Amino acid sequence: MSDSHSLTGLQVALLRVLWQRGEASVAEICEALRPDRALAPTTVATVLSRLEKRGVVTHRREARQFVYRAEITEGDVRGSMVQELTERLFHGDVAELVNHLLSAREIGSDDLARVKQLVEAHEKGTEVSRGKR
Amino acid sequence: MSDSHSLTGLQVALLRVLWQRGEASVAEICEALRPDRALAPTTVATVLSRLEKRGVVTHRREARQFVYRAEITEGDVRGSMVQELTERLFHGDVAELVNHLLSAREIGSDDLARVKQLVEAHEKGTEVSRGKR
DNA sequence: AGTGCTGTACTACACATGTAATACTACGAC
DNA sequence: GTCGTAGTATTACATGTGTAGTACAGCACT
Repeated sequence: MSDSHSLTGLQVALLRVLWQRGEASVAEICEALRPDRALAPTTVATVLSRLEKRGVVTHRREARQFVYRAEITEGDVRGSMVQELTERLFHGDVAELVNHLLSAREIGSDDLARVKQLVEAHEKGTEVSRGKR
Repeated sequence: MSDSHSLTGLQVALLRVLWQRGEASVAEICEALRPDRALAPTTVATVLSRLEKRGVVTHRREARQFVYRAEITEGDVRGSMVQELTERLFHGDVAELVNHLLSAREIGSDDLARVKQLVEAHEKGTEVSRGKR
């Protein structure tokens, strides 16, 4: 379930590999991460065991090696971590967060256009699904 | 400056009090936090010293007690933490984050309306807001 | 001046994390 | 059957955090 999963950068990095591939061995994860961070296989294995202890991932044995799989979806993590951040820094006010995003220097006008479309799309979706208006 | 300041929940909670009041003593912070979390004054003091060691806050002495002040703004923290999250969980794609916010069940149609207005406002002011900073 | 109170400084400790070395085990090759 | 090797299990350690007890210093009052 999507219990408040608070994950660190490294932990999310590992999970991203699992989300992308569905399953992966320690070596594969190591490989996939190499460009960014060169970690010893034992390091990756350690982090994975800890995550498994918390129920975030599971593994099955395949021949000699372990093949890991995420037990939570990217959506779960996004949900709980974004909510966490929204509460902590924006008093739980989602619109204020959006406002910040728009004001921040890092948003381009192309992003702005995409956001606009998204809003419009969701506007219709909400009305339809709610029958409101 | 807004170097990547990564702060925990407790740390942000303390900072929020400082942001609200401009300055505050340990006792005042303790007080302000009491409804949510009942922390010993020494606990608050410890966290503050650690933050001071990192340059996040400073203090001046007033009579017997220390009066603390934040050295970084709420905007700084929002900036670095939101960016961090965006990179980690949304591949740095701001629009995708907005999309997530709109899709998440917790956004109401009133929030949606506010967001729409924000987008429109920013659409007009893109050029202007860029000359900033 | 003595003493108590108030508030800071120092110390403590358990837990999570990033990172990895080393120890162990079992399969595959010979 | 022996042995190397690949891969997991165990152990290690520095750092940051949440939390607070205890030690210490100085002002206020008698």
